[in-house]
Amino acid sequence: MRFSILFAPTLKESPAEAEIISHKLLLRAGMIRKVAAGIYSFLPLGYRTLKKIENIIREEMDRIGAQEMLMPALQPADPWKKSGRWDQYGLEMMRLKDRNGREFALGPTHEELITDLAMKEVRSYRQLPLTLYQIQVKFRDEIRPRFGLMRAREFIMKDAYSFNANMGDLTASYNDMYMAYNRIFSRCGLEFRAVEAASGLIGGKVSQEFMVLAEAGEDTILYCGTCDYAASQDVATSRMEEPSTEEIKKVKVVDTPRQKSVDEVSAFLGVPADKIIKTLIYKYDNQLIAVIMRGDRDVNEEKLATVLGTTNFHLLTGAEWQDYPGLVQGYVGPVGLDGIRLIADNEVSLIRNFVVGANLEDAHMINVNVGEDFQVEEWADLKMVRSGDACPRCQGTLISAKGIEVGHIFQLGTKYSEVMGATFIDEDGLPKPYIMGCYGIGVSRLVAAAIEQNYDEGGIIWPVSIAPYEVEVVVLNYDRDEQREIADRVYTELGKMGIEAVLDDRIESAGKKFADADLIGIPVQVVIGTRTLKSGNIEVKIRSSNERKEFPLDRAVDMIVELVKRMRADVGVGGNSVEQAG
RNA sequence: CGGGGUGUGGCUCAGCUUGGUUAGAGCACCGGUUUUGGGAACCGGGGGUCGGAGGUUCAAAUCCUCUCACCCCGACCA
Repeated sequence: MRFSILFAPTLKESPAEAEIISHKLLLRAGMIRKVAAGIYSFLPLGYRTLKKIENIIREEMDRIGAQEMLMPALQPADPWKKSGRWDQYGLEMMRLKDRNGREFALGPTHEELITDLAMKEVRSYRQLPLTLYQIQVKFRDEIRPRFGLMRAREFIMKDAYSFNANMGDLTASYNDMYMAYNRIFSRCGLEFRAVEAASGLIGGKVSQEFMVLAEAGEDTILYCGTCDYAASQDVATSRMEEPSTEEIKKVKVVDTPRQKSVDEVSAFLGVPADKIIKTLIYKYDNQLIAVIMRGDRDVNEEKLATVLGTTNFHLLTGAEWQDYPGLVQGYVGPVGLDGIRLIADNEVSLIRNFVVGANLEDAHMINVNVGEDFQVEEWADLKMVRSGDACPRCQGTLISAKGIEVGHIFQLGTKYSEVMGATFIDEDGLPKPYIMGCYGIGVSRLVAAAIEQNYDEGGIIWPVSIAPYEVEVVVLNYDRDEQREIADRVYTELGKMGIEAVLDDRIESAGKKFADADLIGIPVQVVIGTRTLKSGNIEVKIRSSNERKEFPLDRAVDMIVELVKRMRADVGVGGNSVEQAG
């Protein structure tokens, strides 16, 4: 491709709408343009990267025996009503009607359609296991689209679904996917971690997320510095500390005028925050629940949702306190808090002689103990685990990191097949629901994630496996015969050798060409200009390391080809890895 | 949806508080001359319903009302 005709409108300045680095650089490098909030067009360079990622995914899906297919983006309401998600999904599902008033949705995901298809076509255990996948546009009318491709409303997703006859086969399909995902993200040149995850609206019990580690990530993960434990903060647990061995003292009410928050009480009484127990009042289904937790901890509402069996709850708001005159805001405590369901975080059981609110204005209780001063019926792990907590699996310590969720795999079990009545005839002649798994990758999000991990002041630094082109030939004076002839020859020969090259043949200043080359981030820059040509050399710059070498003209093409091949091999793009797995 | 903010040429922004020439700058774009290894210099040029609608006024980018779009902070997720 010649730069002079390439549609890559680069920008010197970042559009004001872009906040994070990947969004800015995608816009500046002329790879995407916005059409509406959370909706983007991929320009030629961006589309090339997208297709590269798609192809890596295809190779690895095909390798584990998954079969590619394509389902429509526009889906009838019917299967969604069958699964019950037509009502559950809420406003995030973009709904519309056709001219006859029939209901449709732009698919936010495809479990319903695929299950419907399997139900109609797969009748016998002999046809299982079966794994199907597609790379399709998804539409989710996000509450708040943001950060460019990171959280778009329309986005490209690879979604795969496995149908199995039993749990053992599901585990096998799931493990194949797990391995394939590891290969995919490695081949994309990314630093990532697989973590235990919550399964949310999709459902199922076992699930793992693949997180690309990056500061701009919207998720927090915790991983052990010693063993391989890693979990999303939503579900992370930690090993409990040793219980206190203090003598139990006698409870006592003390004055704490105007001291409401944990910090205030801690300072006022001279008691560390981890010896204060806070009592949080939540409202759900028109009733109240009190959660008690160590004062220096936050409640993990994801965990609370699991315990309550609903996501429909919230901390009592300022106005709502008026409805419950028995509750003294800022001074609520578990002692004598009758008629309200009480749940205690497990950690509370470790502490003795702690401080709680006295349920009286301007007063707290000290030397309070579970069992002595109040009873706890319900215990649960409700705390938000944080960096520095003890690993639940070993003696190590947990570390927190920000991540971008680029993949999520689920063992669904029979969640969809059961409600939709999707069964096969098993060996014993009886109909049984399929045991299913589903496996997603945010393909367009991956484009952004790759940039979040690979950039510098100058622009993007593409891993060679997903770069729009592998080599950019920068000719400083294309209007001079010598340079033009050399550049054309190098460019053409690289193409013949199977190298994807772009030739910057524009009549522009050297500075602009260098700046654009760095911005767009092609891994290898070949610079042709008078300075090195004098000594019969051309210059090669490695974008990632900024390393510069001079190659003699007569051997330059071979040396560039060698260089690119080495770079490909470094991210596992050897091309010799396509043998079929069983 | 709640809270905060922004809409002025392709991009970044000034002007708005306190209404008053023909609405400005830098970058980008077009023509020319000179340049030519890190976003070149000079000369000339084109491009604006000031997001939209309504209102106040002798007069509105500027004040008021409504509306639309976009961005940021919270609840969702690949």
